[in-house]
Amino acid sequence: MTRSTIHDVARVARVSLSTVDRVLNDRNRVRPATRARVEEAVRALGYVRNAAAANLSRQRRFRFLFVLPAGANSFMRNLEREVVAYARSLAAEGVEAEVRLVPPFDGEALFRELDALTPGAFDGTAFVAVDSPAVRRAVARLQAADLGVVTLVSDLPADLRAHFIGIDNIRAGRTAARLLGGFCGDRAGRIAVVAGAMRVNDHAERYAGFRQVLAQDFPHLEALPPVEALDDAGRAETRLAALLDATEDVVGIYSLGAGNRGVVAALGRRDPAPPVVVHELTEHSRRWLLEGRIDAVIRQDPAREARAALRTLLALSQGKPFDRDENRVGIEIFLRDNLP
Amino acid sequence: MTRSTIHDVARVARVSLSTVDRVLNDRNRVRPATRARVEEAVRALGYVRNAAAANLSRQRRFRFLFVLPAGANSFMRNLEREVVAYARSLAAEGVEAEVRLVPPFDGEALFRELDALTPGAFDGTAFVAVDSPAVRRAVARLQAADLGVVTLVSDLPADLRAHFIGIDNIRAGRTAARLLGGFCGDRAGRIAVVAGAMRVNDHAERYAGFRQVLAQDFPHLEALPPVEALDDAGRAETRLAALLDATEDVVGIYSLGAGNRGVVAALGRRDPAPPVVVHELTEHSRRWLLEGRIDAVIRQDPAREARAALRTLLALSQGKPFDRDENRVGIEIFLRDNLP
DNA sequence: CGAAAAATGAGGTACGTTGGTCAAAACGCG
DNA sequence: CGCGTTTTGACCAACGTACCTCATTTTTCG
Repeated sequence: MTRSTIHDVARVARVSLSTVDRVLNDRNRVRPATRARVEEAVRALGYVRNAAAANLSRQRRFRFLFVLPAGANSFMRNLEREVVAYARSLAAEGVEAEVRLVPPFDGEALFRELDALTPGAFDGTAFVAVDSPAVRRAVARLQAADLGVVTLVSDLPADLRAHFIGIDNIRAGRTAARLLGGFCGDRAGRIAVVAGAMRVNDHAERYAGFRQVLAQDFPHLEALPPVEALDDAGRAETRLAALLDATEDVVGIYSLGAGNRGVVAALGRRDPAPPVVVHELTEHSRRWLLEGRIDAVIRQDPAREARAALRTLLALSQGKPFDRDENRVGIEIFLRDNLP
Repeated sequence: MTRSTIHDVARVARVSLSTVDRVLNDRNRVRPATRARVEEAVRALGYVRNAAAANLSRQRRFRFLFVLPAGANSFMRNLEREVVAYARSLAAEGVEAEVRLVPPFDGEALFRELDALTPGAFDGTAFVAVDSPAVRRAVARLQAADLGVVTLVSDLPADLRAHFIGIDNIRAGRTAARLLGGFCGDRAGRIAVVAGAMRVNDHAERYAGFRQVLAQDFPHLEALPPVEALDDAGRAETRLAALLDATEDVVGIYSLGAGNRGVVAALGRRDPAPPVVVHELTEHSRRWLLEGRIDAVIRQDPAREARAALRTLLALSQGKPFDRDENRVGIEIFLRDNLP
């Protein structure tokens, strides 16, 4: 039961190979009647184009540029690794990805990379968005030049119509609240929140979602204003410790950005330990989970994000049909028992 | 910067195409000195074989048989759909998968399918294991005949060395206990457990893991012996209702198999509603989650499992190098806020 | 009806690899 | 050195599709 080819289609439709080719690739004029015959044959045979052969023949290559934040952020380093790995596995389909690192949270640096992008060199780009007018202009220019543009992890305003690959951070915050609310049971009190910087969109959104659920479903719990740690563990520790000392009724902790090391340090051996929910799975958070120092980790899977971004860019570059669902990135919850 | 080909390798190594081919595909004798020259050229050029062209040429096809339980179990139906879908997307690499359905929990039926398998017709098989001596014999025979054998979702004893694609069901049960234990807070009492059939390994393992965590970390909770529903919602409802009527102190429900519809029906509008954790995400469980009738869903992603199974079979059939991590299936937790 | 225009067919080359055949060259050994 | 044996090179036909040219048929319309 070998797969049918354009030769089979031609035979069944009683036309020549050339005509099948013209229909399939929408070349020059073909009479509607003939076109219908070919399409009918395609349907009858269940013909699907052999993508490998097609790419081989047309010798098409897809070059994509990924611009990611440099630095020690382990989520980003994982993401980088996954991009490289998945690009390699798509090599047979003509995909090549180049990764460039820029200083984190630096709109100017990101803009320079995007601005230097010429349509000749790349077919599309994916980057962790920092929102700034210059970046928006660069994106508009790239889209006008018909390059695929994908924002990764952190988004830009939707009207730019770049595709976004990442989680819904409002729902991530809601999920954290649901977990923490459940774990707190009937205990009433307040929740300490540690953030990176509220001026980053994803952190602000997580906090908003977190408060939504507390207000609606756990009215006996209240979120304190976030401690801003700026991804700095020392700062997180000092400020959180101060907050805990100053506040009697803290019944839970939500850490929605980086700097978890400081959070755990600040908790030290306070007793009783309140339930703790943090973001991102690292070797540290994994160990703390196993040791029972934290109770749950929420994360987005960098492997899925890398794959989704590459598949999206590929879909944008060639035809288009591309599966929104397949490219959705989930909000994952880890307890100590379901660690990967 | 177009990719290098065997032609380039031949030129750089100053040998003919044939010799490059002989080295690359380990054909007949090549003098060590020549082989070294070719390998050096490969390294220098960073040559990697164009897999698309190779498969195109060698016209190798891989036929795999999937044996899945028939019936309304929606996890299995999703799995079936994903297998078909992913097989289609691997069609360019020569993969074809056939799915056959057998009565669920029926070792005899499974055995008959496996036993009828001849090495000529298929290159490998994946199936949801029902453990029985006959099935074990059939698996041994298939492996002796050098067919790839993969157990899916439910495993056989490991010494048979079939690859297993699915979640660690002990840990899935532990995860359920951790969640339910957390949600029960300080309330003491017993947990009602609803299973499909304890003679399928996965259900027995989930129950075991569930009890481990309760015993260790939630000593005020006790798991009742499982109600066996055999994937039948009506039966689940009747039995669970009877159990709830007969037992005063049920503070939580764990449904570890199919038949969730019955579980929810049995709970009806009992008040207060105990926390409920179930397995598998379906349109029903999704709705119940949103309505607050159940509190958490644990699932294994059928799409991932389908992909992992096919990739594993493919790896077994051809060379081998295959990524254990990439093919791991996670234990996912869904609350109403992080539904996909 | 006949000419121009449109549609279709026939056939070729190419993509990178596989897997042959056969002849030529290099090698090993007595 | 000459023999047989190994190793190597040169060539070719696939695989399924793309894309090209040129000839031939069919359609359209004045």
